[in-house]
Amino acid sequence: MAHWLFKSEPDVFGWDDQVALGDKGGPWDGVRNYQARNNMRAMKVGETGFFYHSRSGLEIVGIVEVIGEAQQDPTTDDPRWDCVTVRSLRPLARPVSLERIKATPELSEMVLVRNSRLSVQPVTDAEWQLLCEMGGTEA
DNA sequence: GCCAACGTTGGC
DNA sequence: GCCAACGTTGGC
Repeated sequence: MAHWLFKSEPDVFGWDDQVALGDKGGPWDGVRNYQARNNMRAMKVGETGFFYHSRSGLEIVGIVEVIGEAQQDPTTDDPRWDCVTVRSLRPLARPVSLERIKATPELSEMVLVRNSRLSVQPVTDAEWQLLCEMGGTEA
């Protein structure tokens, strides 16, 4: 199963907001970037991803699960834009900061480091394992 | 708040 | 189809 990373500005929609949606989760809407959209189209129900706080916070704070595959983004009529549905699974015992990620050689190829502007991105199995260890949670 | 990096738009 | 202008993202 593939793994992912979702970015959101905590001032706009943070981990606490995701948790507040409960098990029913909510649409990861508002994405207007083809690469990010294509990543969402590749997602399957049951796959997991990190929840990252961009702009402020700058750390991975939790793990979400994809519970609905890509469908029309409800925030636009433009048929180009899809979104998946995600729910929170669990927080990281210890959030992993971008600073630590950058200081970790094994994580230097992460999209988060290489292309900081992509808001929905893939995470390799190796990266997932290591980040879960660093965050103090099961993979 | 600034600005570099990046993606998109639109005139030619 | 090129590329300059523009808008947005996100680290700092």
